[in-house]
Amino acid sequence: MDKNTLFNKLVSFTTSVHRVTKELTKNAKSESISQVQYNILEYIAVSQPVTPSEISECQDIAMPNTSRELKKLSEKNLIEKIIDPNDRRKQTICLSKEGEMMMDEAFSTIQSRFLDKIQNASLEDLEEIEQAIEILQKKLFY
Amino acid sequence: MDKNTLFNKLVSFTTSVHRVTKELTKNAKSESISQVQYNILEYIAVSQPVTPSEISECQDIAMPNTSRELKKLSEKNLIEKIIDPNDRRKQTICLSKEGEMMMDEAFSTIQSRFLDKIQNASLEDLEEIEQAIEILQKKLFY
DNA sequence: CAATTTACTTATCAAATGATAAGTAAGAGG
DNA sequence: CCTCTTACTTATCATTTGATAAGTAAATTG
Repeated sequence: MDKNTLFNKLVSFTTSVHRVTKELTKNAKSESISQVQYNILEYIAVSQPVTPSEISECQDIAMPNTSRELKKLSEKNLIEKIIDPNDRRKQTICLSKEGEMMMDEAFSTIQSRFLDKIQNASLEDLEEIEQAIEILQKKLFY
Repeated sequence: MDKNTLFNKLVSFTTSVHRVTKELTKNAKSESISQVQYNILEYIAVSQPVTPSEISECQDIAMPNTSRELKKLSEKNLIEKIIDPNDRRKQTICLSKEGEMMMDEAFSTIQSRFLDKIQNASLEDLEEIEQAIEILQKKLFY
């Protein structure tokens, strides 16, 4: 088992992960937002509260573009901007009620597709899957 | 360990996979092609020979757009179109010598970053990683 | 407190991508 | 043959995304 073989397996694996993720998430997002806007909302959902700079860095979107998309999301009432009272240059971004609802809906669609996918897995399978995920997360995808 | 918890772990895991993949592949592609063009070339590289219809379906790009991008790739001498002699409506798409070279270069960049990432892993770690990949590929990302 | 830096905004522009309508040419089926 | 279907192309247009220059307002620093 040399490292080159492992690399090839990794390529095939990540391809599969991307394909399945795409299957699970296909059309899960509301049609009223773009892909990038969805990515931003998803990031806010799991990391809130966040600042525009953090979004910019983690999502790899230049600040002016981040600012533009946040403005659009704000106009759609999906997020709330709160100015940091300690440093009035900074902002704290959170999902609005409406934004939470939209993301909850998307997540539950994805989750039910996932449950479908593993409906025939045995308890041992699920244990194995969980362990495998933890190993990879710790040793490879950190 | 209920399925909902497993779902949350999966979400966090796929996020990590996407992030690390992005790290490994960042700037690996030549600047002379777009992201979509790179995806198409990558697909051709691992699946050749393929038809435009297969590319369209697997990459989820509408036929007219697939046709446009293939034309651009052809004009850049990265792929070759061969008309199927049995059915002259069909085409067989392959990488050209130049296309092969470009993809080899991209892959070796990615591979060397991967080797960097696992340079400190022990032999047991690598074994574990390999097994975990196989389990997930078989039981979850099929 | 003047100069600089930080955090974010506004305005533009170009390129990439996606969607749709219409067209060509070859094969398939009656 | 004549029609229908398949595989792909061309043309066009709207939207999204990415890049860059310039601007504002608040904090920091010497």
